[in-house]
Amino acid sequence: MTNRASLQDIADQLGITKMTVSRYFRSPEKVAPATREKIAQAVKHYGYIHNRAPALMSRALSRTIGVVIPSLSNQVFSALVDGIETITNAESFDILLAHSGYDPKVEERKIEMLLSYQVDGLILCETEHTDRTRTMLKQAGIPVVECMELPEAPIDMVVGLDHKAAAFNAVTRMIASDKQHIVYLAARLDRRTMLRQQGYEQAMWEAGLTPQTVATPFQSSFSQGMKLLQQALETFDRVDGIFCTNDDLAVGAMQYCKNEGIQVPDDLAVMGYNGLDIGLTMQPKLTSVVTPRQAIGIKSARLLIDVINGKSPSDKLFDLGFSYTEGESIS
Amino acid sequence: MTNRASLQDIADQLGITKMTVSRYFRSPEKVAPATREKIAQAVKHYGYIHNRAPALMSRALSRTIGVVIPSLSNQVFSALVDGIETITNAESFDILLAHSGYDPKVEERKIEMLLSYQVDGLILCETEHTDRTRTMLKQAGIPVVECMELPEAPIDMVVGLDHKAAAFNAVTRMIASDKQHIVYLAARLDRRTMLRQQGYEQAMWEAGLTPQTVATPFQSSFSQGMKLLQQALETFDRVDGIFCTNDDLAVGAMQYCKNEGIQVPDDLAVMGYNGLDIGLTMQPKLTSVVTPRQAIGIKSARLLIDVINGKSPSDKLFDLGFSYTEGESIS
DNA sequence: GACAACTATGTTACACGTAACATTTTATTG
DNA sequence: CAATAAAATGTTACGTGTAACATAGTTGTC
Repeated sequence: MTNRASLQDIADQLGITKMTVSRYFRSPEKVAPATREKIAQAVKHYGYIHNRAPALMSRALSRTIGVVIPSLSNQVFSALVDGIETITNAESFDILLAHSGYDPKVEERKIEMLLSYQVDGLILCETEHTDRTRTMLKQAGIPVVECMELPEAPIDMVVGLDHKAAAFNAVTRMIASDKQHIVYLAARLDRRTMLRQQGYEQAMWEAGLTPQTVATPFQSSFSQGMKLLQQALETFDRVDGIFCTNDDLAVGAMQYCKNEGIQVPDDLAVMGYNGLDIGLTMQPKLTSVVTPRQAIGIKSARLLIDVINGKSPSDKLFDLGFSYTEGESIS
Repeated sequence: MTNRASLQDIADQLGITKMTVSRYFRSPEKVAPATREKIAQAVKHYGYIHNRAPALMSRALSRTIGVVIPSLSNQVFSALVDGIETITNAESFDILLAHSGYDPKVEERKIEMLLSYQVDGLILCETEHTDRTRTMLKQAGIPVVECMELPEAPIDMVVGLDHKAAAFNAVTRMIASDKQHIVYLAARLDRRTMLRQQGYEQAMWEAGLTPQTVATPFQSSFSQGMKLLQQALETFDRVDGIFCTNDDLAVGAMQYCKNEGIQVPDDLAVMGYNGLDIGLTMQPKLTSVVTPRQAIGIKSARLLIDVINGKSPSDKLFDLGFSYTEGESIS
């Protein structure tokens, strides 16, 4: 922390005021070309780095939005952030990123940190929040987008898809291909996992079938997928299909089939969720529900920035639907 | 936004000064219990959220460090960040996270953003930087840790491992198990990929063997692993081993072996890199070089915070070595 | 050449938590 | 209970970019 150059230092050097230097950065067209040139040189010479602390102190916009994702190792959220940055880059907003590890308590801490940096808006990927989080967000008075899911008690705006409907659709499709004893494989029992379970159960009941679930509270992983399938086969009779709460589990389960000589989809149909790359490397290719995560990111950021800029949104809830990978793991 | 409550608002309400309220947050033990209680209530009532902008303006520490990771969907970096947060949580530092997509230009922009927030230190995961990045960091005068790798031209401090040595060791091990025609599979041709190639080549030459590489500039993925192995088998004769620049490629390649009836490790030995969970779900289990990423995160944060707190480090370079998964994909 | 319209730059005030120092209040002790 | 130490609270000043308004300088037009 040696004393970094300030606008004043540059201004002094050139015998002008810091206001002109400030303008050079914020609206260069308002500075005379000759002055501009001089300032450019001085800026380079001093290695001036913009300091946004004073701007944060005024009530002005920080032109920064906070993004809280649950995990730093999940393609779903990296695609989401890519989508967000498409928009923020174009609108010259910055994003501050934080991750919650799927824990509402951690989310609360991270949101508090982001608010302390005076972000102009927030994008959250979870819909389960602590009471304090809800209070803070209300007090903060900034626009919030909850994304990925359609929460029952939205804080503000929502961009996502109906996971229950997607699961219902997927399982109905499996049943239509003549599978009867479909088991739901679940890990990390978060809200989205539960919603998919509800969709699964509804599809089973409506077809006159009995839902059967194996679940683990642990983080989902390939090895969990193997274990859960093994457990399903030991626990239930005549299992002929599995609906997996995500592709990690599905791929692990398909590995298990390979190792045990179980034919997919004839002996066992496998349906994944999210449509990650790895599913397409399997033989047969994994059929999986595709969530439009990049589109969700784009829409979320667009919406948020529009509201920050004072527009009123046409709607507060956007359901972006789902599709399927071209897989072969259900018949 | 709307006027959020300030310390002054709370102080006015209670007929005390904002200084006391400030102390309540920063060192509550210096505030009388009765006052503490009153402040706690007022804080809750107003929903006060700390505003760090003024503190950033003074020369005080921001107690925040910036972390730039290349990717948001790679377990290597999520483990690294976990390690970092072990320390930052204990020391009540915050982290601001940014991701560069492996692009030095993007890294430059993100570092500039982090510096504009007056971070007290930076942890970077890449060692290739633009000239402007190097200049900025020099001017900024804050401690910097480059991690994961041991760069030739370190900016400041380094915590990592020698990827060339690790690759050399891994390939030597494969050769010792009687493999002769080992091919290097590479994707996303970044520095670490190159370093591993050098280690691979050195091991091959020293054993009197000829290095053979197939590479793609695309992002590594399971499907790339399949493609690259296929390409290797078409291009080179008598291939009996592959050394993969990461586990994604290795797992894709092992899938390919399964699909094609190639026996691992007898027909083909497979060595991965990073030691991710998925490797252990394979049959046989993938043998892989384990990088101590969590330990690197811990050491990096520890070192950085010590320097921020004015200690001088015992050393500027820490090599944390490597190990292997207990795999069966090399004999 | 006088006035309008515009361009370029300057002036002033502000945002708000906190370090450093000063003062008041309470506790302790011989 | 006075004297001193310790605890609790108060006072003052500070940092730095920018909005809003003010002024000086320039160009254009009839």
